[in-house]
Amino acid sequence: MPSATITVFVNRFEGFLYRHLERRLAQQIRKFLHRSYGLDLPKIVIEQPPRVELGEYALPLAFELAKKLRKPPRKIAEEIVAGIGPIDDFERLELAGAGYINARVKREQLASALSADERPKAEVPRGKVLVEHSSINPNKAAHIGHLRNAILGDTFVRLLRFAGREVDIQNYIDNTGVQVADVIVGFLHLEKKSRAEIEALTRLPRFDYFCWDLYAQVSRWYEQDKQNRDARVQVLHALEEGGNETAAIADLISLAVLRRHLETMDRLDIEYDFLPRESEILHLHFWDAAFAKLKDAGVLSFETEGKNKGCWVMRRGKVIPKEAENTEVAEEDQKVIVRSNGTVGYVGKDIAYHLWKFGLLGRDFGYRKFYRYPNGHDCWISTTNGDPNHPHFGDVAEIYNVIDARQAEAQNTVVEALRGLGYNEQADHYTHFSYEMVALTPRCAAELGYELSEEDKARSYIEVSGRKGFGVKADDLIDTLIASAKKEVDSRHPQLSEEERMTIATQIAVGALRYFMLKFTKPSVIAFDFKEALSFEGETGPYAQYAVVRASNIFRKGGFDPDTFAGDVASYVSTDDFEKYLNGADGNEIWELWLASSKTSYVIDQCIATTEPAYLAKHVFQLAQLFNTFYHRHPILAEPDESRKRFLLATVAVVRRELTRALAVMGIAVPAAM
RNA sequence: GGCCCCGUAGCUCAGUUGGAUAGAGCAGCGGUUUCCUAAACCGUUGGUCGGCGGUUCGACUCCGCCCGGGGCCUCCA
Repeated sequence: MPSATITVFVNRFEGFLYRHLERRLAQQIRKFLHRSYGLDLPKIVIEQPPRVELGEYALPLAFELAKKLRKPPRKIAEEIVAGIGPIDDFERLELAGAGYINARVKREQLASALSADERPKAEVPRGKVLVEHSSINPNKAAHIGHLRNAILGDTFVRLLRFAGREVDIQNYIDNTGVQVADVIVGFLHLEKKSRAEIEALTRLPRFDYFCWDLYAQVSRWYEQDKQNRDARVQVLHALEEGGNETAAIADLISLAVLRRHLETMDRLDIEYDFLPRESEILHLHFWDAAFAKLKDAGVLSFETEGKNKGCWVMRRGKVIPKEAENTEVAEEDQKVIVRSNGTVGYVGKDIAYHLWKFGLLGRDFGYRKFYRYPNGHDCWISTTNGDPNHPHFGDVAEIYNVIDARQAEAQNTVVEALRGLGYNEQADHYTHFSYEMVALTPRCAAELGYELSEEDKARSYIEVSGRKGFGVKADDLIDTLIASAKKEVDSRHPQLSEEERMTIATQIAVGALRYFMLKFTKPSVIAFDFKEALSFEGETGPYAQYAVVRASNIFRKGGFDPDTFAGDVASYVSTDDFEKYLNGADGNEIWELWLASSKTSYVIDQCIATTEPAYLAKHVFQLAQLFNTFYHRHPILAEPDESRKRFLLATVAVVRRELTRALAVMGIAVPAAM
């Protein structure tokens, strides 16, 4: 096909789909207001009418203009409707209610564009995006709180990639901190294990579970006698120094636990590209480089008096203007970055890490391959002397840190440090992707066998605590979900092989879990409860998966391949057919399904702009719900009218495609049967 | 004490830039399977949107105060 023809074809359809029509409508309105009233509104509010019969877009514009133009809203709306003239791909504007202007699109146009899967080119911002998520301390098994983090992070990555962005996924490994030190203390002082014995233990299929219990034990041991904490201080010292027996043991343990975390997350189709470790931040002297910059820029100051005497501190809160030279900062407003013993705290290392992320540090990690996923993708880890032949990490344009809301202040400190260094551009592209924690309901805690105080029983939720060994381990939850799904699949599909049934059960389990973690908006604390998390009915992942499976079943039983059909709808359904079946009272109901299908990319844009994946979960559910209603009402294969049958099949094909696509962005696969 | 988050149906939650009659799932009650159809569908019960005041033509949404719940404010990470 000559390229000129392709260009014409693309231009013909460019501008379709929900968000593009919205933009076009706004432009026309803006032009009209300028032309007729000499008004230039900064924002044209466009919303969706409560019912599809009223149109596809609603403008409450006239209410806003009533005072400005000294006319009743209805009058203004009338003038706009009468005066605006034709708009491409819109049927007409209508006056409604007390002064709403509703816009109707040409349904058959939108439907044929959607069925042809026209996706207008979006302007993709330049530069790579870095998403940091998971970042679980490598000293114990991952729990449900980590699952929320990883699922949010992974879904956000998929959203960005859907929008055409290039994304690096990093998982920061704090392998030299207190938590790892504690578990080492457990192995050395409580278990009294040698390095060889520990090495043997790391080969346990769930070594992270062993550490989970040991970590809780160590915490209790510290409580028994404050002196026991000296062991931790010694271990921490050895880790910071490196190159000794304790550090070797720490490496053994943290890498083994890390490997387990990667396996756990891989069960949910969550992968990482690079694992930067704190040990390299220390040993490759990232901090020294960052420290020098921070001192030069005056971001850090050395305290010679008071409670922070001997520390390098940063001001907290608003940056004080340069003119205010003599401003003494209250001790409470100082953030200690370097302790009086010369060691650097967590935030300091984080500042160095973030300078590296933006390519501002002037140093780089060493890299080696650490983990190969079954699909062949390699995950790299930091090291001191690495493989020179490595991909380029860091040096990105934008970063998103998926970290829970409790660390908001530490995140702000890092951003302030960037600003203090004059990196405002980078600070503006630093997003703390903040979300609330996962807690347990008292009932759930009781089910798990924890003793609850009267006070705890009265709470609406209780915080998970790795230190106390209080929580639901990620693998346990996944196992339970798979077992539960497997039981159902076994009874529904006894004719399938064990392997097939297991695959389906796993997909359902993952769908249920990922959907569960995504359906809550980020600021909402999830009060975890097995009954809800294990549900496969109602607003759940399996509900949406089931809708797609039903759609596929229609094609299978009808002897069509759904993807082939979806790829060639135009030869089965004409624009005239779309016009015939999508209009009128009868058409409204099915049109609602088409309209919802057209909104997927629009919703994805909103998810990115607001860093809120929950909108996509909501969209998927609504689409599945509309489809189920449609499915129940229209026996498609039994439809006697051939052209109507083809139209109904086109409807199924498009919904199936959009739902599958949206689920994939949520990391949810569609089973072959359910 | 300072800062942040939450408070919407019995329970768990949506409600985006203020807009048309406040929605969904679960639970409850009553129905629907020789079908592409029950992990589903239909119907039904259930609300002083924590309270008071303010801004606005219009407030669940914005502002102020108060009440209740949670979190953060360590030379922890």
